Amino acid sequence: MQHWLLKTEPDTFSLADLEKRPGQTEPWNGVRNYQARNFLRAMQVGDQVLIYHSSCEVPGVAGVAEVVGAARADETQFDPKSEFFDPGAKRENPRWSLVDVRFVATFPKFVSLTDMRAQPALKGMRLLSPGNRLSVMPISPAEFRKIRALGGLK
DNA sequence: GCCAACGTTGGC
DNA sequence: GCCAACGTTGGC
Repeated sequence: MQHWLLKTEPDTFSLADLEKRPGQTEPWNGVRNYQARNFLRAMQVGDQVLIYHSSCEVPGVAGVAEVVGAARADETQFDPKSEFFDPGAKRENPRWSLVDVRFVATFPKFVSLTDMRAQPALKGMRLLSPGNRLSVMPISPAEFRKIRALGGLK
């Protein structure tokens, strides 16, 4: 089993929104970066995911979700009305993928970016490197456990 | 709103 | 294939 971190802007779609979805499940669409896409394609059902809130008052990790559907074509790439439409995407060979993600838990304590920066154990995290813009990234099991513990989950 | 970092685009 | 220009991300 692998661990990942997914970024989302909570004003657009938050962990609380995921919790309210039917089946508490959502297709994680709109990823339009090749490196992030390749990580999505490497995900497997059962993988654990940290949900990170970005571009908001207090950026940080809100809680945990899990992968319930492996990578498949992101239909929004073919939809001219979608903000994620990609005129270069071909049906025969879809350019962009998504995974289906299901809500697991909201942290009793929100783990802010500042909290994480204060942890020596998290020093090496890609999320914390300056100018990091990747919206999907792998997390080591130790980092995952550490952040979950900071969030107040066992 | 500013600005640094980074990915993408496009001219050559 | 290089690289400058440009657009976007995202913290502050």
